[in-house]
Amino acid sequence: MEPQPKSDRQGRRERYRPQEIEPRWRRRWDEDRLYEASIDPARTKCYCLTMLPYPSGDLHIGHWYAMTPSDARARFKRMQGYNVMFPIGFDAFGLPAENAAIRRNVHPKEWTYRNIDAMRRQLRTMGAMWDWRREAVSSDPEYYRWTQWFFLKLWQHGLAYRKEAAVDFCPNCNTTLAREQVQGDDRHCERCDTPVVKKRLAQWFFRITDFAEELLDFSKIDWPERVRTLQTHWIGRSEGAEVVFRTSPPQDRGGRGEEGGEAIPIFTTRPDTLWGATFMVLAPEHPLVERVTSEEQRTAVREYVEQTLRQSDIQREAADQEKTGVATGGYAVNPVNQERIPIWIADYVLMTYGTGAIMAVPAHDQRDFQFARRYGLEIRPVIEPERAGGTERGEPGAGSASDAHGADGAMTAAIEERGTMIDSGPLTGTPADQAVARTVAWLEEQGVGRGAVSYRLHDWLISRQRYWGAPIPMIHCEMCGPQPVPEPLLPVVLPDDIEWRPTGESPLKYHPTWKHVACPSCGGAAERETDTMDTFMCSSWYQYRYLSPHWSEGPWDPSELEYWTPVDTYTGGIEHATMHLIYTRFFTKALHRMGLVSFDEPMLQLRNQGTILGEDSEKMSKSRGKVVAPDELVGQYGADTVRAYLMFFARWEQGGPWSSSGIEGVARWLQRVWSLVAEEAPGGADVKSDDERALRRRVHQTIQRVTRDFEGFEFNTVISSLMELTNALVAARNAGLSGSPAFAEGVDALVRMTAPVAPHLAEELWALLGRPYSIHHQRWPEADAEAARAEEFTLVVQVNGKVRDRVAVPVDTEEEAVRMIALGLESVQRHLENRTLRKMIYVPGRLINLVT
RNA sequence: GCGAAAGUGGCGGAACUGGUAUACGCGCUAGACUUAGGAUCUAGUCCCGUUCACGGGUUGGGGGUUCGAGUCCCCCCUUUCGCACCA
Repeated sequence: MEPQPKSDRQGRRERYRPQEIEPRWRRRWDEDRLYEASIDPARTKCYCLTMLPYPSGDLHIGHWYAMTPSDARARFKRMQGYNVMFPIGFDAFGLPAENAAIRRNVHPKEWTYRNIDAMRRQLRTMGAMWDWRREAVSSDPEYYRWTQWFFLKLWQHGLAYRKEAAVDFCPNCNTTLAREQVQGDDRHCERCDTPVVKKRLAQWFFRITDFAEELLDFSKIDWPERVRTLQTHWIGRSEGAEVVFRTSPPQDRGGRGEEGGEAIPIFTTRPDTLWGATFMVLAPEHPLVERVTSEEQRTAVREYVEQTLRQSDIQREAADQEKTGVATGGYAVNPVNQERIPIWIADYVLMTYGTGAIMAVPAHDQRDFQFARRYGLEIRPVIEPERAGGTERGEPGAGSASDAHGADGAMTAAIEERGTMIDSGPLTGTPADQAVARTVAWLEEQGVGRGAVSYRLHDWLISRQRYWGAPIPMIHCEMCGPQPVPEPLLPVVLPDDIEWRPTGESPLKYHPTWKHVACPSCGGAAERETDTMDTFMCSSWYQYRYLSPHWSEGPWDPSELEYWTPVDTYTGGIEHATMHLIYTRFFTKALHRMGLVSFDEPMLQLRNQGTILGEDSEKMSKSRGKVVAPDELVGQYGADTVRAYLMFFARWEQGGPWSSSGIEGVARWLQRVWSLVAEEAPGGADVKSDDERALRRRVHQTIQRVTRDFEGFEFNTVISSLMELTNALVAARNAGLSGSPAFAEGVDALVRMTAPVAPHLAEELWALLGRPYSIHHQRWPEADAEAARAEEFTLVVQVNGKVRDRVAVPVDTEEEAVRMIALGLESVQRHLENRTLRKMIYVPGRLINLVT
């Protein structure tokens, strides 16, 4: 006997077969170039952009989650009449290609381009409205030619420079990393989790710190609060003062007549505590350490420096680490009171922040306090905090100031709050609110310091000792120094014949011929820079290259740039908040400063999707085999169902756990939409005009809600509203309304509003309805406010705030009449017995609350 | 430690500006159509008491403002994420 076919399933497929519909329409759209977008001055443009993918070779559900709702919104915008640009491309340079090369002996180029082909095929199954003519691939020479060109522009404008610095180096990836790419307590590589090491290397940097203030200004862009906060913290602006301390010769050899030794500038946010500085601390790597160290301390200092350098290689517990340090034996003079104070070194002072040196005020800084306690250094209070409760008689009051003192009156913690300056020479008595400003003014008068701002943000280190990236277009000449590759010689093309050696240096360095060139300036023998650029450089400007990816006279066709930029809506993950999203802002601001673009923010609106978790609410990980494979889902349910479910299952900006049973509900919904349109309706009954008006109201209310929610990226409620409308239309059909104009209008609106969500299904239904191709050229339905207006509302009747009844009331009922209705209700009477009515609160159109 | 966000049925989640809490969907229960159903359709489904009528309770916990609080304010708890000695 033949195995019995699942007739039900087959029966269903005969009605709605996405597997048949979807490829057919996609082919047609491609043939008709339905999604190509062109400049049209008569229409308002809308540049919708999704973060470009890295061609890892396999499209995962996260890509679908990022891209298909973004596509739906771009489609919605297009139906609203905007001229929508929705491009796609690949961020194709990067380490995984090289790792694959090393592991599997495939050339990075081959691996990358094969992956791109595979991903293009997968991407097409989404049914998104990408204009593939605009596709850009960052590893194409026609692309990176301009990445290199921008490097030269930045260099010409002094925004790119080379310097030797202690940089973070990943010993596994064999390359330096930007600060943002080093993560966690153990300072590991974001890519491979290997703890990084410090290396001193001459590297290229971009002067992003020049733009710190501009980057802190978000007033021109609509970006999520979270991203703005992350970037603000990352930039880390602190106001304070820079004060110059000077080294002092040892006391016993004093009086050499020299005016104050070497300058040690420090940065402080608390200049008002300067008189409380009882010692100084330098970072162990500080350049002056050798010179201030006394003979007696030299050995101890060297040992400590070596130990900290080693320590940064090993795991370094940051939080409650005991503070350690060593006295250098040297002294400095505090410029505010000429006091001689000892200079220490300690690893709690970072070379990478401020000036790498601090004045230590143990009475008013907890870290300095701990250090002073440990090494028996003087603690001298110079701030008198305002006491809460105002007990002046020494009783232990409630203020936190007294919490800083133990039972014996000795300090147990630093007093970090503001207060009146005491024991501070000429500034003694200055009240808290003027302390900082007056001290800064005084420092400037005396010529020993000035007001200053410090940032946590560092210049962007872009050198990578890797092969698969855009070569830095510079030439090193012994005679002339670093010289730019002349523009006509761009791009500096990557050689294909490369040998793989896991050394710490770029494979380009070992190429027999590539690096040897003539100096463009003197013509003598010179060498190319063999480092390549951080791939974040490539992705900092891709939104402009998309507009004219094959333009060869410049990075973009000026007319395309003029029309489409800046990006109106950008979507992608929040994980790039302090990387890509800050780099691309910097890049655009630099372009603006260099006069290359007229705007200074790349993306006007940003929205982040959340992450999609496994069914167990854990992060999906390949290693645990808990990934959701989109290709399988598409095979089973069709792309439209997957799209709709991704929009429905959680708030998009929040994300959440995947549910394999949840998708069934969405599949059923599309099935019902299908049968609503495609199946024969039962014969018409007597249509009551009330029912028809009610249906119409429902339709127009739905249009209002769906429009509003699409606008606000609230995709889950877009779908639930469409489901409700579908249910209402099914009920109307079953009630015999299918012949009515209201029903036809409802079906029309439903199909249109479903088009951005389920583009293939909507196209098929549109054709079944006998309407002219294509649904995706139709206008979004307009809500008729009059039709949407309710005729009645449900009056909620409360007694003392508790709901006691609900009555349908015509909307135009006068307040007085509403009161009478409410008071006449038996359910209300029951609760008003033996009480006097004190107040009636009427919220028109909503409720009445009777208060006794 | 600092900063940000979030805690709503068995589950995913709704609730526009302080005004019907739990929309929509999953799951579950009952019924219909069926040889059968993990298909489809119909009805029900926050909790407690009650045959019903009806009554009481409920948005992490506690307090407050208000005629009225998931929503605003204060304190606490939990979770997630980011930063982590930033002077």
